[in-house]
Amino acid sequence: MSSPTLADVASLADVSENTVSRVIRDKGYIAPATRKRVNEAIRKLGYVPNRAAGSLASSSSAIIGVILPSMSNIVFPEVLRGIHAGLAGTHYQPMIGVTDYDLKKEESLISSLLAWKPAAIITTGCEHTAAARRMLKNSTVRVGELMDIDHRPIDLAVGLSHLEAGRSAARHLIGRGYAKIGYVGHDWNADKRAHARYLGLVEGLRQAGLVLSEENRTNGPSSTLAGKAALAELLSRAKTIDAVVFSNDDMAVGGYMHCMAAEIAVPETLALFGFNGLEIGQTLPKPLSTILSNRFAIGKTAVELLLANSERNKKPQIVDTGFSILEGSTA
Amino acid sequence: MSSPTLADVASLADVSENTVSRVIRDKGYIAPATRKRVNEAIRKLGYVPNRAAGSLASSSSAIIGVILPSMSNIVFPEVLRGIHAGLAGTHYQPMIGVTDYDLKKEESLISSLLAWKPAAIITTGCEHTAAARRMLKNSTVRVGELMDIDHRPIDLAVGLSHLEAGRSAARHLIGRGYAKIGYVGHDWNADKRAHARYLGLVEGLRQAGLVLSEENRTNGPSSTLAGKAALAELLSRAKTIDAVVFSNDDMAVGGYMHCMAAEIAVPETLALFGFNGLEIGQTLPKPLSTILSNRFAIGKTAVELLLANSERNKKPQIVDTGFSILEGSTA
DNA sequence: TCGAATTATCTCAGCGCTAACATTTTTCCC
DNA sequence: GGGAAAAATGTTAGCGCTGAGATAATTCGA
Repeated sequence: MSSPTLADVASLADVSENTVSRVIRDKGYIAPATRKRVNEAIRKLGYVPNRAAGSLASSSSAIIGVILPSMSNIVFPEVLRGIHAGLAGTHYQPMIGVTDYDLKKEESLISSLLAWKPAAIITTGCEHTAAARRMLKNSTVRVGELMDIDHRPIDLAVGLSHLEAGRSAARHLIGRGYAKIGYVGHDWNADKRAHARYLGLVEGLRQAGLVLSEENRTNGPSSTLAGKAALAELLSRAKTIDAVVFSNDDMAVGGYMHCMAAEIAVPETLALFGFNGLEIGQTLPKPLSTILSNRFAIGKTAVELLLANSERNKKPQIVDTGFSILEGSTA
Repeated sequence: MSSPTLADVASLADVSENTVSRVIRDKGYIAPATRKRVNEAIRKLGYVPNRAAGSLASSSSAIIGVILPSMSNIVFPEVLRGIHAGLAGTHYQPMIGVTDYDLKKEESLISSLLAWKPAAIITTGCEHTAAARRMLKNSTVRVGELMDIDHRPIDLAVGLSHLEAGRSAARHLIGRGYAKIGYVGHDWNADKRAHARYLGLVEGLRQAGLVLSEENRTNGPSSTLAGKAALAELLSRAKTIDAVVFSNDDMAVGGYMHCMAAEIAVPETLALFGFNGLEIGQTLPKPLSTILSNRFAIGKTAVELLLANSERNKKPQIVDTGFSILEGSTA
């Protein structure tokens, strides 16, 4: 009843175990006739190699450890989609962990993923506990840190400069003649990159001699509902602003919904600006003005670079997948 | 340089390897003093157990194989989120594969996931290749088939009856006085459950002596953009319908966007009805009337039931997570 | 036609852990 | 205070595979 092993295949094909192993891994010299015989035996027995055994013997595995902060924010499933796309056609399997934005949880996930001797570990951002950083540094697996390139990575960083994205938002709005600019955001503890964009925005405004007119930050994670409520609240305090930058598109779409409900003309009375370039923002009656962060490309690029080389870069490598302003019609 | 092993811990703590192993797995009798000594040694060495070795020795692993048809449809990341929620606090790790709605790919994913001797395999729907079904049946791992309960599962099915959901949509619209009902959908090959809902809808209408007035199906996957275009096309052909059922919320939100752009009064001129109960539908100026499918609960429930028992059910078990009509304001 | 390459295959010792069972130590009750 | 049960730890034999190196078979040029 227990599944067939290499030995079963070997004896059926009348070769040594090692030969079967070599056929499977397509390694070394194999006579065509032997290969055929082995493959037939494999098929006949329905043999499936035991990865644990292989992994133990070779002290390496075809696992890619992936650590994401959240599954609730659509951005991360999209990164994951990119990772999958990069993995397609290879025999690597992603093993996923979710931290809920908790660095301690990240640390323990790193430890348990490392226990599988993965080929690479992909995680998010530059912030890790000291222990986590040490584990990653001491191991020899490749390490990708995604989303953010405003720091020196352990091995490879792929993403964009959120600071620069914030500055770009400022420049865009200033260029369009907006001067009384507000900000609606969500919790920065959970999302340092949103904070970086905020800092970039403020800096961009300052360079033009402006300051943020008003801001409103919610406690929870970003969501359309939160954005809707937060904009309403902001406007109740500051009726004279002419543009609002949101921490991301979820919040911005919520803001747009508020404007529709409250019959505020967008962008004539109030301009709206997001971040991410989510599909939903582009489906609004007036497509959202926002910054396209290429989540899919980030995931895909990271995987491709990590798999291209099994050794770590001697110098940490930083890859900027960039961003682009989606003009839209709301700002 | 190579990482410490059980043996290193054992000699440092001056106990046998087996004792260390028992401390780690919290199994059998351990004197408190010994446990403390071992844990200190583990900490001092930064020991991380090699899962591959453990898995090989015990011929089982703490891996949960998860096979999803797609990452692009928000529904599946949400199921995955539920799975993660169910896994939180356990030491199980999900290993993810994506089929792109290709049953052959599912088959090969099942095979490679099985190679890790996972504790369970979670996949979607009831459709599998003969070989895939055989592999799952022959293995002893627990198997969860998600989303759909209109079939006899291998071991456990968790989801809802899409047929019944379709019927409910029909009853809801009929109850509201709509009689000329159209349908806008996406590709059924990729999404059998959408087809089941369609069949339920048609059946529900027939029971009231009605038929579908008009329908329009796109080729690709569902999306807001596709829904927007498809409704426009449908209305260009059939101007007299008073309600449209969409294959899901993505499509329905797109339809709503079309109505806004074309200034069609919803629901006065045209009622809209979706499926899934996505957040975005509920954020529209008029919340979308739809059916709430509990994706998160499906994932979470499945994991909990699978982990509750390491043996398969003698009788396949079917768990109906149900659905509920979100009244909304669009139908 | 023979030796050196080249090609094809085999042998065997682990990889690091766990299961099963054996053994020793401690507890505890009559 | 002696013996059985309970508690604590040790011993041993793999799990199924791969890597390194040895060996055998084949090719090929001079």
